[in-house]
Amino acid sequence: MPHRAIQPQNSSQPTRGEATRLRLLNHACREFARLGFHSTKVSNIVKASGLSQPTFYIYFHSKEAAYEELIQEFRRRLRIITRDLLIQKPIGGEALVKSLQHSFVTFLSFLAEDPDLTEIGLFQPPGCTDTKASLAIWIADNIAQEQKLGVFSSDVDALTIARCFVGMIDQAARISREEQALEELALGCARVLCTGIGR
Amino acid sequence: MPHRAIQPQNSSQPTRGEATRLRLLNHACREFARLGFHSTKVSNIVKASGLSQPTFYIYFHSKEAAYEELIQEFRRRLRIITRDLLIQKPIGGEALVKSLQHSFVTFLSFLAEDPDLTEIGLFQPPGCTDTKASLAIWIADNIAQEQKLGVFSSDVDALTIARCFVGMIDQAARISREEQALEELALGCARVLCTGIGR
Amino acid sequence: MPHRAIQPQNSSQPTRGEATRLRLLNHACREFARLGFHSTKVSNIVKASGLSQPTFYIYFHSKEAAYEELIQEFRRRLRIITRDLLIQKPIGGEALVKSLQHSFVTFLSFLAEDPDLTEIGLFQPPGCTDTKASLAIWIADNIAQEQKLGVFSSDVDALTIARCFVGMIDQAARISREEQALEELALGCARVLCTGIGR
Amino acid sequence: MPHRAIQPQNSSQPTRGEATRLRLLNHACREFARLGFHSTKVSNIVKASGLSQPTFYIYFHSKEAAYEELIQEFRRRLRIITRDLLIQKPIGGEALVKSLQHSFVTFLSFLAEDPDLTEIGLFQPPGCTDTKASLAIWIADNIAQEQKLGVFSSDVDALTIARCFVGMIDQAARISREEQALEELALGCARVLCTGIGR
DNA sequence: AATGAATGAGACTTCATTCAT
DNA sequence: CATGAATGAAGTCTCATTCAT
Repeated sequence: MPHRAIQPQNSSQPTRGEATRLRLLNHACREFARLGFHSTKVSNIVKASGLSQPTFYIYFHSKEAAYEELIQEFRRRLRIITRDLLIQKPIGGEALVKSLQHSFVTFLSFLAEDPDLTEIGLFQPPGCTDTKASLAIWIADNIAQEQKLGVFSSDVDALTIARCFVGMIDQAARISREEQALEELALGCARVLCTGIGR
Repeated sequence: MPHRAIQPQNSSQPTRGEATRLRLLNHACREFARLGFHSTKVSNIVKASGLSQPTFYIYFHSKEAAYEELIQEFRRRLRIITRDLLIQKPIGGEALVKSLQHSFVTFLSFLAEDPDLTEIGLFQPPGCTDTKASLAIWIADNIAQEQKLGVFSSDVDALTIARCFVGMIDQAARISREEQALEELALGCARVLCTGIGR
Repeated sequence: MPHRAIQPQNSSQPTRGEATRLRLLNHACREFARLGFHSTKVSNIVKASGLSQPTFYIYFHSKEAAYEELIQEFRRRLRIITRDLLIQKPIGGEALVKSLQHSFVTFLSFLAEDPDLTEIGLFQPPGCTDTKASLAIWIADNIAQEQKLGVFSSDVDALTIARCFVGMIDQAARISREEQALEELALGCARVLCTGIGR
Repeated sequence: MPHRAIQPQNSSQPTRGEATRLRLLNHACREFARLGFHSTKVSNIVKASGLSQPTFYIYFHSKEAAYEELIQEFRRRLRIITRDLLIQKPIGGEALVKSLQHSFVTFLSFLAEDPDLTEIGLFQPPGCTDTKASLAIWIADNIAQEQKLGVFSSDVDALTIARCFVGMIDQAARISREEQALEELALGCARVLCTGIGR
């Protein structure tokens, strides 16, 4: 799975300045992910980028601004992923489990694709709390529609379910890279969420 | 819900030094929770404690040592809570939901009881990851026994279920203080976990 | 060779306070010698003495005062040693070499007897400069008398010779404990000083 | 006698940074010499240099690193001086005295030329001990060759003689600046070393 | 577009020294 | 005679940020 670096937004040829900016942003991403906001030094980012400190401030108002930009980029991507996962047809039984598994796989693959950005957007405080709160709301949107469609039970309100979902993804994302086949992990989560663990 | 401060371990009358140490530890807890490790300054802790900076270093080897002590205290308490939640009789249906609700309520009450310590032990990195990993293992222990007892389905392995559980608690803990009645929230989580959301 | 600790001055039974004072002084001596004035902490001295910090200040006005006292004690002893080495009879040839050797041996033995105090009084600045300057003057006194007596040549003035003597002792003292038999070393120095190295 | 400041090593035009570094080094030299390592504060060095504290740490890893650099510079110079003083022709009598006088004058002039650096390299512990030990070895090298050449008696081994030499220089260096004409002092030392003080 | 050089502000930590008992 | 407890004062070092080129 290739590390998906931050890419230029517009598809045309980037100017030299834009290229420099992206280089800084990508190295900042790696450093912030490794060390967290406070322990990451601007001096390290620019060293890794082969640039000087003043150059950093040409492209970013402050260290915090660069960090914030990375968070926003992560959320933007996450929003898109979530939008595409709405279940539009009434299904049930094992097909529903498969469908939920697909959702988990999609999320976990996305999060594993750019682990540094995920670290920053999903795990590092204080932003991670807001990210998850937003994600829960987006997912709750989907679930509410799916409840209306009869896909899901309405015994529990959509937002609570969404939060459970987010919690599962959060824990799963912490381990999916290393310990367990992603598909299998996603299946476990899907089963728990779909049918529960009571007998 | 009263803020449960860090208390002296041995029940005898604390000396003046022990009292000072606890005062520092409690204020450190508040500050660390509010601002995180890096943004918390020793100067603020001692100011809040009405003491001078050197006094802090009489009782703690370093700022980090004090922080670490708080983390360990949180984990110690969490371990005890978890141990007491093992379900020992085979139950099912709505009784099982109630029992799971009780577990969630117990955890969430505990976490809400000392929100500052919870913030440090459960939400602040990098320690939070280890705390949750440990908690998942402890809970998995319980679940494995409960599966043997026939309380829970064995379709999904105990550790995966435990992680889902931890994820739910994690998300729920973030909101239980403010937005929703704790009992109701716990019931939602219990229902999801016990019976799932599929129809 | 026993480590000659600082001893009570008056031979009567020392009071408890005097004993404590001496304990502090002896441990201070060891620490100052090992680490130098600045790197020696009062806290270490009292810890080694099994006492508390305020106790130190009962017996010494300050850290510096204790250090100064050790220097003075060293100089006092050195003064006595020097006084006793005056050559009172006209001798020459190999007998003179032997006599000078005896002087060197006496000094070096004295310095090796209490290496910690020697370190403080003879090697640690800034006091060491004054100690050596005083020693040179005392020795010059002897030499001047010995020159009058015809023991030594008067080609070079007594003070210059005394300084050469002090320089030799200084260097020899640095190594006499470890590398070379003291007697032999002293003989070499005596020969150089007495007959020179020219052919 | 001009104070020989630390100079740039390469003869090309120094950059601004190099100039700053040298300014710091020279002021550090003065301060270390006056007050010793511990009592010298970085704040004083930079104040004297007209710079800010962080600038010091741009050019030196630590206060200790700057001090160490000065010691090494002193030893480097001392090594060169010593190498040039080897006596290569067999001489004796008054000519030998003159030659030894020249050696003393050379050493003492060198040491007086940059008294601050000398203070650091030759008189301040703990480095001074190593410096003198090295110097003794270098000089012993010379003396051994000179003994082979028949310039000096072989009654005493070269290293012992060298240590006597070092001791004399050490004592002489302490006073040559102030109290006595350097030439005369050197002559006294040369006479003692060459012909001894016995009659 | 980029950087060599510099700094203001401030954090952690240490230690000689003193109170109050 | 001795100490548990506390602190004023200070020092080293760091780092985000900026100026001048």
